[in-house]
Amino acid sequence: MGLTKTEIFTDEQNQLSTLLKAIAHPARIAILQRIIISNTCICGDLVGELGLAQATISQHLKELKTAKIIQGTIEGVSVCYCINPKTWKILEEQFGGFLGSYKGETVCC
Amino acid sequence: MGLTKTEIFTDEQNQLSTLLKAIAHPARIAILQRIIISNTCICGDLVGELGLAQATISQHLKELKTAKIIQGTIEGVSVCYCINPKTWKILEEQFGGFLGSYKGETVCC
DNA sequence: AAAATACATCGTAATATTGCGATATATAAT
DNA sequence: ATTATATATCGCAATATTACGATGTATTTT
Repeated sequence: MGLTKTEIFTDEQNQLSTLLKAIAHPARIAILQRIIISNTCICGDLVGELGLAQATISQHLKELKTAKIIQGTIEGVSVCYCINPKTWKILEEQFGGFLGSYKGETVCC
Repeated sequence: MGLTKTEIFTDEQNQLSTLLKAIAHPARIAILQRIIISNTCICGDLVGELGLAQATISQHLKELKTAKIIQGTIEGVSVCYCINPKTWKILEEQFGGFLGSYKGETVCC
């Protein structure tokens, strides 16, 4: 196979895993950190700062955009990317709830 | 290629992406939720509850164990799995810091 | 209009992930 | 000792991800 059986899981489980999967790559974490620090970011900046080819960075940006974690608008010749606040909020709520549901009271193993 | 260039990223970026990647699958989220609710969990329970084969669930458990997100001890014939509190704490700190670094003040795009 | 700039997309190769049947291993019960 | 129970591991097929050179597209400058 090689195909996740999404139909047997809840919408919440699928949504959370999709968001986390989009973030779970060091390059995409670096990109998001850069956007957060600068508030904004342009593909060309990242090409200079990270050690990846332009095509690769564009592809990572696309994945983050597809997951609606970032959004981009054309700004002349370049494209301005920034965090999508709605999705970020969903992420904070969903994953915050998930992380917080473990209280760490009783360790057994 | 097909191989992540970990050497060009920071240890923090690599560690966080490894942890998130281990969690970023609906089956593994379901497994973790089950462990958190019950405090403990056994492979056989999951086979009955999730709609996946025993071999598949065992493999997911192994991935969570390799990432040190859960730990397991042999309990007679079965194996008792539970959350690894140390890693959970790291996750809360690292990802909490990451999520919290975006303040959402100035939206631009 | 032509050249330059900034991204996106295509195509491809290497590697990783997902899922499962079959089989191995290890403890418990008979 | 044999059988049953519970997991782990192997091997495989299907699909997904990662990375990048080459090329396409769209805007800006000349």
